[in-house]
Amino acid sequence: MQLLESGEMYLETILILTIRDQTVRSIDVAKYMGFSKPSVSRAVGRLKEQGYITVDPEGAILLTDSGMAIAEKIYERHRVLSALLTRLGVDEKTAAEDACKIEHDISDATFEAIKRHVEMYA
Amino acid sequence: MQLLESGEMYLETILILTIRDQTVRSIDVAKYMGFSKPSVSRAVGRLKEQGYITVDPEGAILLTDSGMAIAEKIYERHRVLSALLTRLGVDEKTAAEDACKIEHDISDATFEAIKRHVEMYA
DNA sequence: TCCAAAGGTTAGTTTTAGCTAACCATAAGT
DNA sequence: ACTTATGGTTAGCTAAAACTAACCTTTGGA
Repeated sequence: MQLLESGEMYLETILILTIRDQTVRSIDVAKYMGFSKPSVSRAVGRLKEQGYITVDPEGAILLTDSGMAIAEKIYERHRVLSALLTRLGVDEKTAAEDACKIEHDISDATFEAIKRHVEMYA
Repeated sequence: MQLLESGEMYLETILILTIRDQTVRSIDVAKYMGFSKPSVSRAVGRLKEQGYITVDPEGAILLTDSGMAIAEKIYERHRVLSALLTRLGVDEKTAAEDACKIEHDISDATFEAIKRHVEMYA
């Protein structure tokens, strides 16, 4: 039962909203991602079952250690890829959009190689 | 009715096999991609309907102009991305696999930026 | 007190894209 | 001539992940 792209996106979003607003509920995720409440409700249920998040009685979503590890990994990829593309001359919006897709697709080996390259020219 | 990632993969594969073997049938695509005959049969039917390929009476698949345009675009992306990753130190197999996913995801703007960058250090 | 809004869930639908099982047609071998 | 292999198709299944419609619960305002 491994995590797919959509699950990674939810975890990343939960991290981003936690940083921004301290607290995150399903409805906040739905608004941020532009998805319907039921879609997020299902996804949150799935992530909870899989042990990536917990939801307290007030509906606040918290990342577990394993969830946080994934969220941070994806979010780092997002930042590095986004920065790289921007530096190559891609406009910020497009860079963010493309980073958002690439971040889920690449292997660890490829990301580490890209990161090394980026840091070399930083 | 626009083309999705899977359609792009089929067109790219058809191009690769055309280059390699001169002629391509559904069964060849199935073997190359590791998909079942019915899966490829459906995909071929869809691509035919959409005008990206034609199939002659002997079952040979031919790319139309629009199909060739997409196939070549994706194949170029594959080559450029693959070469880039390899140059950054990623092993060939991983580079090819990751290129295969990235190639469908990125915008034209991003690809052009990457290509410029690659050529600068070529 | 009662009604409405907010947040969440349940149920059922859709699309994409794979699969197996089963079938058809043609060609080839013995 | 019969059987088998090859290539292709049809039908029906599955899984992921979105959707809408409809519902429940809690809370807050008039």
